[in-house]
Amino acid sequence: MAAQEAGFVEPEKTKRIRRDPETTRALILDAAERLMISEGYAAVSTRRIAQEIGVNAATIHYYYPATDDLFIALHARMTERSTADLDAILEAGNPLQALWEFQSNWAHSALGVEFIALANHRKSLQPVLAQATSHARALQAATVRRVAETAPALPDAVSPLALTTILVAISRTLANEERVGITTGHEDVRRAVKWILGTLSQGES
Amino acid sequence: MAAQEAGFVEPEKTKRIRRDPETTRALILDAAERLMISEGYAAVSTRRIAQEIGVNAATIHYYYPATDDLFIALHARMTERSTADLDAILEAGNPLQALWEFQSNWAHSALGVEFIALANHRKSLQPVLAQATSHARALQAATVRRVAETAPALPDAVSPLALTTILVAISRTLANEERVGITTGHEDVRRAVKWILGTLSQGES
DNA sequence: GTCTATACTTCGATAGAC
DNA sequence: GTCTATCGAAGTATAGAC
Repeated sequence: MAAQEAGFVEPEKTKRIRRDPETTRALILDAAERLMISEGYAAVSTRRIAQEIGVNAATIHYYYPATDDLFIALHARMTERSTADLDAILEAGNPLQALWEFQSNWAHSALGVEFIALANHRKSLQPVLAQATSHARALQAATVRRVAETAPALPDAVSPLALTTILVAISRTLANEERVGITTGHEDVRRAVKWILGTLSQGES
Repeated sequence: MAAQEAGFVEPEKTKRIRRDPETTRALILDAAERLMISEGYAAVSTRRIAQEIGVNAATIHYYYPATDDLFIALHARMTERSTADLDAILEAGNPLQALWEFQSNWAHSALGVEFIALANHRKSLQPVLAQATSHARALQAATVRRVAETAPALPDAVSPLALTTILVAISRTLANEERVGITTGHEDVRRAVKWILGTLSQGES
């Protein structure tokens, strides 16, 4: 598992360092994710990633032949992690509050927005995004529905799916705007959401 | 007018067409806006714009020396138009509903999201965006506040600024997602928003 | 598995002819 | 005001040596 360190260190020149493939894959995706969040999807390039993790640009293409492959892999990893976190939420004492806190995760929300923007630029990613989003949103809606059963405070016109989607919309917009220094109204929004979720949870035992 | 070549002359060559400067400026911004909405900010380049409107790429740089200048000009135009539309909303019979319909303007919302994503990539645009957004949001909040005076339905915890920001967040997210083919939950959200705004407007005469 | 080297593309930007 | 011509930087991607 561990990379075998070369016993004799020959400094200066670039060395060929053999790593565990999975380690390199993780390094690549980590760097891509970091770049995507901090500088936007347009900053994610094979050269840039290679530079970030100290490998040659061709290495990136060895693992992900086309750039689309890289983005798809990164999106898959993000989705997997989200689903795993969601399982924990389902077990929480106050799922509604937990769902909001989950969605309020800064990096997670920012990454989600960036992927939508990317999909608008790279049409091949659109079906991937659409399918994953539909699946994730249905899962979250199920969580809200479960809360709604015990708390009759949810109006008929506001479905669990609607509430879920609205929470996603709000958290993503806040995260996205704060990345570029926009904060007007954000405090007010957080207060409002907290109050609304509190009201909806009141009926719960 | 035609380029004079030695020997065999090809009159089919590109002509120099003089236009009114303001006309060309509008053509450039129109093309940039179209590209930004349909393919994302990364598709907006001087060469691409030039090709779209049938002029030489250098012409774009004549009007907007740096690409940042172009984006700033486009953003300024978008902001101006939004403000103008907002004035009309202030005069509407049901400002809340009008505000939502205004925000629901597909192209307008999509362009707004794209500018945030762009600002994350081009740091020099961040202060421009932050200032304009703060100003526009305050204007919209004033509209909501005016409605809240006559309709006591707005809970204390939900400030006019919060409601405004939430409406922006929702409409932008819907527009952004629909661009890439994501529609899960959107219908539910629109129904919920319509119901909520209707409830808030009930106290109004 | 990682590197060197290279081919091809697109972009921003500028100088100068018309 | 618009075009031609050109430079350099950065991107995707591939072939082949190690």
